[in-house]
Amino acid sequence: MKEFLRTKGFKMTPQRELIFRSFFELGEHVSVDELYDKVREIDKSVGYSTVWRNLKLICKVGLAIEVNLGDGITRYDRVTKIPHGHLYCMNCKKLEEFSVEQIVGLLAETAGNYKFAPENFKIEIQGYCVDCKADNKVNIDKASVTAENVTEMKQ
Amino acid sequence: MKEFLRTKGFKMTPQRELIFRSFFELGEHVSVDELYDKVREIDKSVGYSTVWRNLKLICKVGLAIEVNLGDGITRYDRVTKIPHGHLYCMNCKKLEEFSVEQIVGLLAETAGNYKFAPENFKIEIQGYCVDCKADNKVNIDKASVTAENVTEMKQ
DNA sequence: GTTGAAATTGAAAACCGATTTCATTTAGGA
DNA sequence: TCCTAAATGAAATCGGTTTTCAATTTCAAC
Ligand SMILES: [Mn+2]
Ligand SMILES: [Mn+2]
Ligand SMILES: [Zn+2]
Ligand SMILES: [Zn+2]
Repeated sequence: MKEFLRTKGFKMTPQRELIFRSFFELGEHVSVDELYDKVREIDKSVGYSTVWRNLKLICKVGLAIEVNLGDGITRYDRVTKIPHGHLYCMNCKKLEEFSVEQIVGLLAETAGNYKFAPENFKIEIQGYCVDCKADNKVNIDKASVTAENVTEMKQ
Repeated sequence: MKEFLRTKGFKMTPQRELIFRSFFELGEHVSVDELYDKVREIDKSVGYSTVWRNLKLICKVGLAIEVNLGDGITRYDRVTKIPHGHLYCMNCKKLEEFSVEQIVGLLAETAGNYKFAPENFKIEIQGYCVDCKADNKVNIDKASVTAENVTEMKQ
């Protein structure tokens, strides 16, 4: 790892090593705060900005990507060999992964049609998980929209 | 429209009418600031928070959904009869839409497998558009990641 | 081993879009 | 017309992200 970073012009430090290791132990969808807490369990002297900067570095060297789910918190997801999508429960915020090999194929094709150079694909299903659905805690009182409403509105 | 809102318990006001109309004139991927400016062209007395609140209302009644592309700015996208995905250029921030009927089918199926109640699907391709690719302005010096790096890191 | 330039760190401040507060005004049913 | 709930505008606040800056540390070159 040290070698790997040095070839990119980055130096290795005790903090960095701890942060990198902790990140991969946490594994999925890690927020700055979560990683900060994890790191602090071992070394209380590590600063928040150092954790933040190293999370950015992990992305820069291609080991993770940022994930934004609209709850205002940026999470960092390790890069997996096989791409995956996310099932995001809008009630309990739980996140599940599912495989998207077939879909990515279609998307790559689409990108080609638009002469677009894809860097990565984001595939998310937002909704409510089994538990939340069952608990009936979800109050979906969204107005029933009709084509007329929209048309009317548009003029 | 007034009728439509009243049945939901909302009142109609001059500001609201102007904001709603302006939103649908702008059409796609509207940010609060953009809408605020557009509204202000016609009525300088309308406040920012009123624009913001009405954008939220437009979502609540199901006429738009929030879109977060990771650039820190929330955009509001009108709801379309046929679902669409987004091609997002990480360089010039341009946004193009493409149809995703087939993909949504697969996603609905996936949701079913997880007993998940989907509310909406987010399908994005992040990368670089033709122009930015051609201009060679894009400096992709992302480290070439190998499986070994990751494995090594993980232990 | 010593040295020095460049990278890294930690604390604090700055940033900035999103959201809330609150006093005042307004809509619309009774 | 009257009354109450909803809506508004300005300003303050919130909270996650990013930058600043002085001090420290790494590591390649001697
Ligand atoms: Mn994931
Ligand atoms: Mn769109
Ligand atoms: Zn849930
Ligand atoms: Zn572009």
